[in-house]
Amino acid sequence: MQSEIKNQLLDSAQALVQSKGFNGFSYQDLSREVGIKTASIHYHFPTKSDLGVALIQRYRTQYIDEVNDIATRSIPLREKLQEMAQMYSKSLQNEGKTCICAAFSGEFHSLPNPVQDELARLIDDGICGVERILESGKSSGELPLQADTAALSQLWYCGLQGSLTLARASKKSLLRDTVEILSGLTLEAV
Amino acid sequence: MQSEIKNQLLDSAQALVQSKGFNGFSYQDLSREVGIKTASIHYHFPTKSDLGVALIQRYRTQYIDEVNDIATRSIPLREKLQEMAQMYSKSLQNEGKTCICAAFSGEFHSLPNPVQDELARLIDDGICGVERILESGKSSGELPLQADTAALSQLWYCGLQGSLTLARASKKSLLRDTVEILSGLTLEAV
DNA sequence: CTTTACCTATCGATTAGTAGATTGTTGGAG
DNA sequence: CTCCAACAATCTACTAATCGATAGGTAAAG
Repeated sequence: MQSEIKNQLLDSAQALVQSKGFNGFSYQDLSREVGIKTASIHYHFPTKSDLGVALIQRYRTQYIDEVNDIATRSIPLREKLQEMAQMYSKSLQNEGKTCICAAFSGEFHSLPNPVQDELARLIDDGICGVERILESGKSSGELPLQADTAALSQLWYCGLQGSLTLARASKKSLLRDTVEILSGLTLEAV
Repeated sequence: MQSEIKNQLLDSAQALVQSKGFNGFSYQDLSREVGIKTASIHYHFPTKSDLGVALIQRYRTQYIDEVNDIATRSIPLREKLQEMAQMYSKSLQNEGKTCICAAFSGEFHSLPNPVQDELARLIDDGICGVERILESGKSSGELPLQADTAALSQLWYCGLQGSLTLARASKKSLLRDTVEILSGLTLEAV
């Protein structure tokens, strides 16, 4: 198990990335929030790149667990998709946080290479997660066997990430509307 | 008409935002690219906030013009949608640039307030632009009159922004696939 | 007596931004 | 036509703050 301080640092860093982006916060911000000096943060995460990588790794494993949990639950596919969407809408309502995936992606070419690589894995697993949910709809007969779940899951993931991120600046209910129309298209589609 | 240097500054700043985000570049970077000292840049844009606002304003008017041009052209709706998508895929292929809309949005809570406000307008106009294209498909009979173009245009815009941004980190052809499946769903939908 | 987890103190680089001098151009007034 | 004032656009030089990161010390735990 991770040390308590390390988890607190990751918690704070994650919240900061989700609201301000990776270049939008500093070790000083973390220092203030967690209550240890910036030099001590370097003990846990020698470079900011290390912090970024650890951040994405932890987020990814949490995401996989949550989505797998949703995919295997005994509820209609429509509800599974809504639950997944709720993972995002919760953090959006709570201080307007977007997904760290979209936050990192927007600054892609300013990221340290190890962070870029880790981000690629997060996106892949993100899409796979949605696909696993959609596939569960095939086994249950809610989705036709010939449905292109690979393409659909890409659309879902990109649509979720996009609407989640844009929703903070727009007055429109982008996330809710996107989920609604995607659900409709998915469940009635060919 | 704007001064030549001012346009060069905006050009460079735009490219930098699209690849590294608003917090990912400095006046020093602009100085190197344009060839005037950082102090001289402050003459044209007193603060970085001013630069950000000007950037979005210029981008927005250009976007509106381009999309209106596409919407009124005498080509099938499917081709209109592909042309719009090409606006994005071009800059993606050229040095992996995302839309400044998504770039700014990811860092939302670290942006100066005037930039946040201007960003909101960009997103609104972005969605309206897509809706205008879809509406032109109603007049031509390619889209049923009862099609919910408001919701569809939101989905299109969020999907485009999301896939465009995520595509830089992923090996998947997210943008192309997203456009393809969205075109299919739009043109065959209820 | 080594390791863990913190500290103080400091580093050089970079950040956005300012002050004030110096150019080039332009448009009158004599 | 010439001089001069005004202006726009750039420069040099600087500031205070902040950035990520390092060095070296300390106290406690095993």
